[in-house]
Parts: sequence; C-alpha cells; structure tokens
Amino acid sequence: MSKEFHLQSVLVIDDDIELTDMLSTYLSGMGYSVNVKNDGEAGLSEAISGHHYDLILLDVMMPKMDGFDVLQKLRASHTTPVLMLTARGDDYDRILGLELGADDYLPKPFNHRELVARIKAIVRRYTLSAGGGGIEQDLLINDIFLSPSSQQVKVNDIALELTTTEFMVLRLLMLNAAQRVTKEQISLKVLGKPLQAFDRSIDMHVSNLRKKISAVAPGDKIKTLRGVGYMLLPE
Amino acid sequence: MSKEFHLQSVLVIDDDIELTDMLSTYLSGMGYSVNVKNDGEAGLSEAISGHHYDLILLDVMMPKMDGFDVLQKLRASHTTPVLMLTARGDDYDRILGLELGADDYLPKPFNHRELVARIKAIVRRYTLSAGGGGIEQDLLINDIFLSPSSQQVKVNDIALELTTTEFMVLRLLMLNAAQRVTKEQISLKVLGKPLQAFDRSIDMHVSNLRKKISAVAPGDKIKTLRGVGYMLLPE
DNA sequence: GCAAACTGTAAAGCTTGTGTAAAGGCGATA
DNA sequence: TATCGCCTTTACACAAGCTTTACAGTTTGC
Repeated sequence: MSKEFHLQSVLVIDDDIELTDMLSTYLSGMGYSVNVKNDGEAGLSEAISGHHYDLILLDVMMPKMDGFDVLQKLRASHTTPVLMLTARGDDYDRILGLELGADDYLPKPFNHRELVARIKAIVRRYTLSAGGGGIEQDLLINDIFLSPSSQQVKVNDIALELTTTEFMVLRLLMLNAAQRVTKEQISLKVLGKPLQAFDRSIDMHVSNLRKKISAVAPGDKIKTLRGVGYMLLPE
Repeated sequence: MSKEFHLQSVLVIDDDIELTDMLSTYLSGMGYSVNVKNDGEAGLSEAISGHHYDLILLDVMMPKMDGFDVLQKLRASHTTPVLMLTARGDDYDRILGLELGADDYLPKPFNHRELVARIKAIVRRYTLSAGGGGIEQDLLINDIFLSPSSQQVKVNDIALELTTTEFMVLRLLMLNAAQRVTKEQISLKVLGKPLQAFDRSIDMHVSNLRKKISAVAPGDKIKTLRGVGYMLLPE
C-alpha cells in the first residue's frame, strides 16, 4: 500500500482507445504509472487483482459491463477512489454513480484542467480522511521540516507562511532532494499543466520560496540547474 | 518512442506558403534538412512515406485534411514528435487538453525565438530524460563518477562544477567509453543540431571538460581522434 | 620540408536563462 | 459587487555559459 501523498498508480477503464491513449500519455507525463483496460470486464478483474491502484478512472458506457456494474462489484471488496467518466450529462447518472460509491464524476468532454482538479480533490479527500489512503511522512532535510498532514513548514523551528503552491513545490523538491527536478516536472505535478515557453511562474514560486526560507535561515538551499530546473541541496 | 533522437530532418505541413518559405529558409540555415508540404493530405502521405523525419511541424487549419486528422492518422503508425501550429485561443484547450497526441503546440503568430525554444524543449525532452520515465543509471568509468539523477560528476570523490552541456557531453562519452564518438554525434545529441563547417563549439566544450577534470585528476582521460571526434579512455 | 588542414585554448562577444519587483488577472469570499 | 489572496505575466537588469574569433601548435599528405 502506497504511503505517498501523490498518486502512483492509476487504472483507466474506457473503451475509447483514443481517449485512453491520451490519458495514458498525459498521466505518465505527470509521473504516474498507468494501466489501461478497454472494457468493463477486463477493467474489473484488473481492479480487484492483486495490483494496488491509487485511483480508478471509470467510463460509464462500455461493452460487456458498464461502469455502474463495475463500480458496484468493485465496492464489494475495494475502497479504491473512483472517478467516473460519462458522456451523459444528466444528473441521474451522476446521482446513481455517487450513490454507488463513486468519489466524483466528470462529464465528457473534459479538458486536462478539469481532470487534474478532480484528481487533486479526490487525493486531498483521501489524504485527510486517514481511513482511505496512506499517511504522508513528515520530511526533514537541510533544516527544513515539512509536515504534509498539517500543511506546515518550519525552518530552524520557525514556521513559514507558504501558499499551497509554494508548499507543493517545496515538497516536490524535498521528495527529490539532491536530485534534479525539471521545471517541466514541477509544472506538471504542481500546476497540473505542461510547461509553456517563456512561462515564468515556476521561477516566481521558487523565488518566493527562497525569499521566505532565507528570511529565516541563511544560505540558499535550492540550487538552480540552468536550462533544466532546480534541486534541493542536501545537508 | 525511439531512444536515439537526433534532430536533423524536419517536415513542415502548412498551407501558408509565406510561412513555410520562412520556416524552410530559417531551419535550413540552422543546418536541418527541411521538407515542406502545403496541405494535410500531401503532408500525411509524406510523413508516412519511407522517408524518416525527426520532427514534424503541423498546422491545424489546412485544406483537404486538418491537422488533427493528420495527427490522428499519423499516430496509427508513427511516433514522430509533432509540434502543432495553431491560432491562439481557439484550439488552445483542444490541443492542451484531452485530444493531445502532439508533443507540443505553438500558437501563431510566433517568432523565431519561440520556435527555437519549442524545438529545444523537444530535443531536451528526448535527450535529457532519455525516453519518459526510464531511470538513467549512474556511470563509473576511469575514476569518473557521473550521476544523471543529480546531474553531478565526481572525479576521485571530488565534485566537479559542470554546465549542463558539459555534463551531457561527458555522459555521451561515458556511455560510449572506449568507442569513438564523432563531433557530428555530439552536436546532434547534445546540442540538438547538425554540426556546421568551422563550428568549434564542440571543441570548446571538450576543452573545458578536460580543464575541469584535469584540475582534479592528472592525465588526459579524453583522447582526440583527429578528423573524427573524441573517445573516453577506459581505465 | 612545406602547405594545408585540423586541434587546443584564451578571450571577446553575444545569446539566452534567471531573479525579482511590480502590475495584472482571476477566482474565491463576504 | 467589492475585496482579498494568490497565481501569472511583464519588464528589465544581470549573469551564465555558449559560440565565435584568433592564433599558436600539431598532424597529415605530397
């Protein structure tokens, strides 16, 4: 069972090959391990197989077994978060899905921002309720103490006032301490979108982070890798 | 996707003659071999012809077959990196979102700088990360320790301060230790462009590398192959 | 042995990435 | 609707580092 805050493993069940290809590419790009099944039957058996999934994206209309059936059978034994995908925009589907135990619902067509927003919301929900997923570990690297459970950061025992984005950037850097983290990765994982040319927002978040950290502790703890990204320096 | 990626041959598919002329001139000037098709149908058949392309610049709005159709049909058999050209706004979400299958997109009108930035980003994605998700191994050859994940090099346990380009040159040499590596290869893989006549930049990067390495360890670890390139000497 | 071609490298020049303040924008909140 | 917080964009100065230039040294071919 994963103890990580962010998703590691996602199962996509949808008969639309084009869509699953796309989702696979996109989610892989965000660093997730993705598995795809193109009908309900195969999807269900994969979902209840030994392999652990942190999230299941489930289409409603599919051959062999529709999404509601899959969800119902899945819930007999698993509490894996499920995000339903449906072309039908009416509320009936929505209510039915949620009553059966879906965690959220996303009408097709949707764009990546919506998807990311939903995924994040689900992950957050599961993280806060200790029952569902894993417990995130506190991190302590180079005098920086980061506690995901309380969304709090202390440097030399002095609390920092970070925004959520700054918090997530710092957390990503800490999870990859002493390893290069590209701006592309930061953008995908923290902001949920690909990095655009001449996009400076990551630079700004890092700049703000540095400012807040160095106001409390001397020395730059974040190394710039020119043309690549950033790296949190180890002790 | 191919692990070996050297950008030298580009296909431009766009019905705007003025633009394709400009692109052709410009990219040729950078040393790329450029082919142009002015409608989707011709573009697609060229793209899936026997000729290999390293990158395709693809306009969205075109006669006969639009860019999305071309991309979709192309993807059935090819994984060639595609950079979509599109008017800002309209297609932005469509491309960024779930119909993605392109490697990147570039809103028109764009300038040279932007185009170059995109091409570089694609090159970097293919060279630096060596194929999405695959973890690159640490290398230890002839007292040189190179760690891609931390973008760090140590010689006799002393850390070197290398630029990203120097790092990539050294990495290429180490991956091909005791084998000749031509300047042409270095230019393509590290700089992402073909080597041009009288171009001395590779020589300079190697020279700088030697300087930094020999400041820490005696003896020249990089052998010059006159008229060909360089080679990292084994123990 | 000599010219031509190639290489090493210091230094200059120039391009491009980065840091950061400030303005702008946008969604959430009251 | 007005306000607030925060993310993003803009603008500009600066610095890193890539490329070019220049010249000296070296190798090759004849």
